[in-house]
Amino acid sequence: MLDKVYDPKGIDTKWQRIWEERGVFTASRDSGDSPYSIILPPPNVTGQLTVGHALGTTVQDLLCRWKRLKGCNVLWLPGTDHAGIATQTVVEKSLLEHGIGREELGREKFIEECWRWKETYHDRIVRQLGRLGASLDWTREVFTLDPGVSRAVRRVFVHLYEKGLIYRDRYIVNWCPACRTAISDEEVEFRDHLGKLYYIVYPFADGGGEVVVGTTRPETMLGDVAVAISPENPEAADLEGRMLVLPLTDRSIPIILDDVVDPEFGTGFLKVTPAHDATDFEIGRRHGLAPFIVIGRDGTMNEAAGRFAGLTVADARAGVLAALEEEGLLRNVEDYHHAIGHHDRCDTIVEPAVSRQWFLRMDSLAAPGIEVVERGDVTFYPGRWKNIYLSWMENIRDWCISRQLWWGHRIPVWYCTECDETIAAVDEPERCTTCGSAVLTQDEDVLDTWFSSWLWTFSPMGWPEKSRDFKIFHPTSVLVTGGDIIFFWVARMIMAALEFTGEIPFSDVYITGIVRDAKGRKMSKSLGNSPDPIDIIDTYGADAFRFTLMKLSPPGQDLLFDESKVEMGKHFANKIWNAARFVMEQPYDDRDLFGGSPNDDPLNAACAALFGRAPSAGAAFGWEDRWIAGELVRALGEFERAIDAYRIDEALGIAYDFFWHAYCDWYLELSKPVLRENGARGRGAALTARFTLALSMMMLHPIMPFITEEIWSLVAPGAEILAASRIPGLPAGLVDPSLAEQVGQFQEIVTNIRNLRQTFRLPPAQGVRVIIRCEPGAAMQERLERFRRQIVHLARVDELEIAENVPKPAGSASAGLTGLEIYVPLKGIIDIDVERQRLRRDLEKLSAETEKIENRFGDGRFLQRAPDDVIARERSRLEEMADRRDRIARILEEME
RNA sequence: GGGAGCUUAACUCAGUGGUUAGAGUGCUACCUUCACACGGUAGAAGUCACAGGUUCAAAUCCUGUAGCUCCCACCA
Repeated sequence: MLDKVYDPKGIDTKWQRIWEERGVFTASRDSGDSPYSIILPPPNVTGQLTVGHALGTTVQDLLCRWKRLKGCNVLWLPGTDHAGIATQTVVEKSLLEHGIGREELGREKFIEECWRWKETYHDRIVRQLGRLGASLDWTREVFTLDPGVSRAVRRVFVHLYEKGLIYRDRYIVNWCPACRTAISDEEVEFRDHLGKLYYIVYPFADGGGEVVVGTTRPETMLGDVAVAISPENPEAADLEGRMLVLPLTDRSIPIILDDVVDPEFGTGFLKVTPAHDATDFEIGRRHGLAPFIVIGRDGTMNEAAGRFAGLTVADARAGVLAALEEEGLLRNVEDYHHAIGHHDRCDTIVEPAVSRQWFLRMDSLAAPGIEVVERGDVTFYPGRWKNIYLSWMENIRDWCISRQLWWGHRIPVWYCTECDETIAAVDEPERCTTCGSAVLTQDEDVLDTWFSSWLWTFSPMGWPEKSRDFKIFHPTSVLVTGGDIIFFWVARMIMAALEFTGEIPFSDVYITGIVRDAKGRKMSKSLGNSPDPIDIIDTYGADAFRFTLMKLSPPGQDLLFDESKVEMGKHFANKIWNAARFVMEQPYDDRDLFGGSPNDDPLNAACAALFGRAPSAGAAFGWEDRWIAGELVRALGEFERAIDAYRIDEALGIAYDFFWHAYCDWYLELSKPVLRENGARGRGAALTARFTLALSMMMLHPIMPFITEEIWSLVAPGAEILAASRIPGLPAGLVDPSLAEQVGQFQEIVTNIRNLRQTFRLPPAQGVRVIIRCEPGAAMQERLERFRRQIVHLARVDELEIAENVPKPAGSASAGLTGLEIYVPLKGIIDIDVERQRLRRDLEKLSAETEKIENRFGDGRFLQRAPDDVIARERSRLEEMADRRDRIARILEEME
């Protein structure tokens, strides 16, 4: 039996253990079921999971569990990422706290430390995923530095090298002075900054006058090699080639012409510093001007900076400005808004620097990646991400793939010390391929972390071997991730899969929203505003957390998360628990409910299909039973449609509304008196209550796996556990639209009577007499007779009179529905004037609405142009409202 | 500079041409009725940012304006 109070903690851990023991999430290598696969975006081993991870993970788990219920062979592949820069940084920091520097420790020992760190956080992440209920196939877990995937990385490198797409170049790259490594363009985060624009005088070398350049970085003038002007400058012909004295130095630099200069900007004179500015570097290349480096790798000025050597960039700037001022060469300073690049991992200002790095040529890889998305082979949800992806791919730039780190995949390139040959190889070569020398040294750098991640749909499946897993599960079904890594990862995975497997990596890309705090700030470690999902799960339960995350995050919409919102999920879980308790505590046992022989009744057949046992011959179903079963089947259909469209929030709304508002509010309330009778109808109701509960658990299981599994084990004892079950095929004919409509009318009658009771403040205990006058004709009367008992019960009516022509009692509260008039005689209790006013208000509302529609009809164009079904609907609506209006008017008349 | 998204009840958000615009929370009144007060019943609450336009019909489509958020860009 279920405990009186719902306590998720024990239930969660119990089922987590059972699932694991039973191995229900291990994908099959020899099943004929249609495959469904998702790769978990591998979390970084630097830390713990955030609420954002919980969101993405829950989406994936929900899809996987749903597909299992639908009979698919599901593979959800877990893995973790070594996260080069991030991990190296945290390990370095923690070593420094013990006074140990990376250099003194040495490369090998340092990497050992990183592995230790990885183990600790890996285990923590696995625990977190488990608590969340993630149905991952741990038998296939991978880490980005595992031997298999490492080998795949080297193969890919060598393949691209041999194809001529990977090259080494001395080029200007984004350099992080704090991490002491190059980073890619994507890792630079631009932020607006209020700085200054400094105007500096450069005198002509021949003494005749001067030019003025504008710059935001005066300290870089020490590395200037030219001043550029636009060829459109009217004086271009005269100025080109003239020499300028570079202030504070003993160098002279020429004036050159370059198209990149905007003649309208500043003075029209651009100082050219190829060593410290990307644009300037390109200008330098075009004009054969070598970079003059004045800032070192650590972000301080070097020897070439002369008297400023050793200063930080900031100090050098102050020094240069003071010196210029002294010499009268600082013409002007103005405020200036511009964007400054920061390293996204450590927030340090990025210093463009010239260094020797490995690059991957991207354009030929991008072309097929553009094609598959344009053709619709890969679809983004929501669709607007398609354009973001395409515009990036169409303007793609070469990828700087080398990092000056120790933690990562070492670049598989060796240099011959004898003949300088460069050898790229999957396995370490013993001898130089050219001169045969055995003295080879491997490149010191490692690869960008994303160079292993971009192979993630296939490298964990044993590629390049054509493994069973690869054959069955590649391409994967859907990728679920945040929009922030669409360039880092999604786009690159598409390119890699096409290049190396000839297949798309996934057909759908579901982009989740970003989780922010209640104030709209992005959750981040530095702000300390991201709660640990484990704490939330401890307080509210995993199911409540999952439900809330899914319900509150429509696709692509950011989620302002606040722990108190999880109350919603907790309330729902509690509701489910108590409803289940009610159903399971009814005094009927299996012998009462099962053991008959199967028959053609759809509800009977549905119960047999779900429970594997035919209902007892002594159980009889009522209209409530057929109605709720039909509602559930309808809800299931809508639920599935919503999931297939990745409208998870909508799917949850459907399940929630069904369970709470149809099943609990109406069905269980309707069943109570029937259940108490303990006869054939009672058995039918008990059976239906169980059937609907059990099938609801199937629908809710992907969202709330723990509580549904617990309830399932009681409502379907002996059956397969839910996580390993399939939704049975259900007989046609369970949905009866005519019955649904009649029940809708019934609900309206009950609500109206309740409304009358409340309006006149009748205490709940006080019974009332209700008279329903209905339009002539047997159908309506019969229908009301059929509902009589339930109306009496739910509206707390003592005596219900139903007839075509019952007299309206004096002093009564009334409501006019379509085809019906409801009277509650309240002589002496109600204030007739209050009642009259209430009815007049109703009447006014109706009249206003009727008028609106009549105007529509009055305008001939509506009849001409609107589609027939709309006209028909409006017409019947008009009739219905006219009917109601007449009825209320008549009631009012009778009051006089 | 280019682009995208958002603006709907007190709050957080659904709703993309066709009934009287919905939910959760909060609020009001009544109810501890033998599943649930993490509950029930009934209710109040919205010029759908603003201004034009298209249409028989606009929260929904178009144009513009304002505010907020984000992305991209060789803003010296």
